[in-house]
Parts: sequence; structure tokens; C-alpha cells
Amino acid sequence: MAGPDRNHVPPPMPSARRKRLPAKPGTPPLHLTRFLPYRMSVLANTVSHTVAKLYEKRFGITIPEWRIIAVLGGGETLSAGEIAQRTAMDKVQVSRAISRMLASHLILRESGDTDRRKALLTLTPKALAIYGDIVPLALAYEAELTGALSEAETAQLDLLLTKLQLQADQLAAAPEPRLAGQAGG
Amino acid sequence: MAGPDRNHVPPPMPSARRKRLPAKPGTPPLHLTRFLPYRMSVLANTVSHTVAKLYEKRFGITIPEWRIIAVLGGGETLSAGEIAQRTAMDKVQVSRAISRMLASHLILRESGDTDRRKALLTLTPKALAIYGDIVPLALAYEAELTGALSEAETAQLDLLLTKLQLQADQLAAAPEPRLAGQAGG
DNA sequence: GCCCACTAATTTCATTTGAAACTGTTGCGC
DNA sequence: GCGCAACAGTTTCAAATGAAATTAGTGGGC
Repeated sequence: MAGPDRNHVPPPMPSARRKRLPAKPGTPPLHLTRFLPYRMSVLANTVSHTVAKLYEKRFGITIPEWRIIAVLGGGETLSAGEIAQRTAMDKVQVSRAISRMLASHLILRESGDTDRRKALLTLTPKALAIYGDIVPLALAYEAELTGALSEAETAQLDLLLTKLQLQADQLAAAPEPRLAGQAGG
Repeated sequence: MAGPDRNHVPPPMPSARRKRLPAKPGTPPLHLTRFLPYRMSVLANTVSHTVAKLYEKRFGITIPEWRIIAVLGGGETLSAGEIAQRTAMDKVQVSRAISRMLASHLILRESGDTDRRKALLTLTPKALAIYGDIVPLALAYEAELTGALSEAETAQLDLLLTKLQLQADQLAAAPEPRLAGQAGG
């Protein structure tokens, strides 16, 4: 419904404040640099990239591998599925990262006793050493990043991220986020 | 400034509260779910994915294409390089998106008169119509997302994102983010 | 015990990605 | 003008990605 390809001539509404009529009249302008999803994406990218530089060259691990090390670094033993959940990664991605980590002796795989489908995964001492090396670097980066903020702002950031993630999850779960029907609701 | 230094080494308290020594003794724990870069990444991903669903199926365009439409939607004419800058995308990514958009008649390419290396790019009416359709959806999503926040919080978020992006850029630019040198080595 | 739907993890395959190489164009130094 | 470094944009190639199919294992119904 409501075909996207109606390039009809805009109605003669001489609102006179615009230099041009770029699109539909009445279309509110969207500046990418002020659009929240865009800004979040750019910021997260900048940050991720910088953090990745801390360990990629130094320890020869990728972002997925780092995440796995991070969740197993406490010494816990998890299955691949649990890792996928906790790292918010795809199970395929996790599977492949585990393969690499097995090859580079960063992880130990052991079949579960009660359920042999589940592989129990633990870090090797080598990986734990890497964990011990990266964690301070990662936390130091985080501290430098929030160094631009006051303590109150940092606390606020924490709260906002929590609220936004919750809301974003709900909106993502909504099958038709009711934006489709009418944007004015 | 005066960062909340969460990364100082805890004093040698043989606190006996840990079940295991997962890594180096004294390694502060890193919980991925509380680690800012991770949280930002997950949130940005969730949001981007949801926004993409608004237009991917409906208009058959990809994220890079949407970004290009977004920056050209004001009616401006830009070169590929300028688009890359404004969208924070790689020039290769921009080049490929433009190819697709030329094929689907969303963009017009015209050689620059003074400098024929630069291609001047403009949206077609078809693309402008898509822009006009997507913008309200995008803004509605943004409004729903920030609907979880008070107005003050939304304003605060704006400020925090600005500060963090600035700081993240500076840290990214630093050749050795001085984290390498110290950080508990 | 034997089906069969379900789950865990891996593999396949087509697509996307990004770094580096390449093409074409400009403008400086001479 | 000619040579050449710098620049805009594209292409190449190898690696990363994700959806869907596949393999392996489990447990319920009968």
C-alpha cells in the first residue's frame, strides 16, 4: 500500500521560506548529523575501532575473539550458545571465532556430559593472560573516554544507555513498529 | 576533566571473596555488559537494524544508499568524496552505493566542469520522493526511541553524544593513545 | 524401542566488506 | 609544453558476514 514511487508534482503551496523544494512539501528536514541513530552508529564505530586497535595488532585477536575472551575471562565455562547471548553476537560468528581460538590455543572445548550437543568452553591460561593484559587497556580507554564528562554526566550516560537499550529492544521486537501505519501517532 | 578513574589497581587486599583467580591477580573485572564501548555498539546495532527495517524492504535500498539519500535530500549537489565525509562512510562504500543508485535511477551523475575528476551527484525525483517518505518514518522512530526519556534527558543525551564523539575522535587520532605506555603495564 | 520435532553447533553459499592496486585527471615545477 | 606527485573515484581480491541448509544429539509421544 501507498506505493513509494509517486513522484507527482508537489501541490502549489508557496510557503516561501525554503530556497528549494527538495522533497514533499512539509517534509521536516533530516540532518544526518543530528539524527540519533546515525550519531550513535558513528560514535560506536569510532569507539569500537579504537578499542580494537588496542588488541588487534598486539595480541592478534579479532573483535569477536576479544568478546569471547571477555565473557570467559572470569573463569566461567559456557556453551557457544551462551556466549552468543552474552556477547550479542550471531551464533555463526561465535562458532567461527571459537574455531580460530581453538587453532591458536586460546580456548578449550569439552563435550558436555549430560548433553553432548553443548560444548563447554573455557579459556586457556594463554587466553587468560591476554585477558589480564587487555582489561586494563580497555578500562583505561573507557576512563579516557568518559574523562570528557563529569562524574554526574557519566552516571547519566549509564542511565540513558540502559533506558535506550530497553526501549530500542522493545521497538525492535514490535513486528510493525506502528510507525508504518501512521507516523503521527 | 578529573576522570572517574575506575582503572586504578586495587590495593593488595587478600579479600578471599573470589572463587578463582581467573587471570592476573589484581586484574579488575571487566563485565562486558557494563563496558561502555560494548554497550554503545550493541545499542547502535539494535537501533540501526530497526531503522534499516523501515526502508530496506519498503524501498529496496540499503543503509549506505539511505545515508546518501539523506545527505542529498536537501537538494544539494555533492561529490562522492563529500558524501563520504558527511556520511562517515568509506569512499569505496560510497562508490558502490552510487553505482547501485545509478542503476536504479536514484541518482544523477554529472562530470564537474572545472574538475572532471569530481562527479557531481544529485538525487532524482524518484529518490527525493523516497526521501520524503522515509524522513517521517525515521523521525518517528527517533521520537519513539527518545520517548523513553524525559525532555531533559533527551537534551542531555544530545550533549553527551556530542562530547563523547569529540573525545572519541581525539582518542582515535592519538597515534598511541598513551594507554599503551602505562595502564598498569 | 522407534519415530519425529526440537535444539546446538557447524558448514555452505552468496553477498558485503575494506585495503591495496589501479585508472584517469589535475596542477605544480621547470 | 613535459614529467610527476597528488587527488577522485573505481576495481580487484581476499577476508568477513549472515541466512539457510546441514550435521549431530536430545527427549517426548506412543
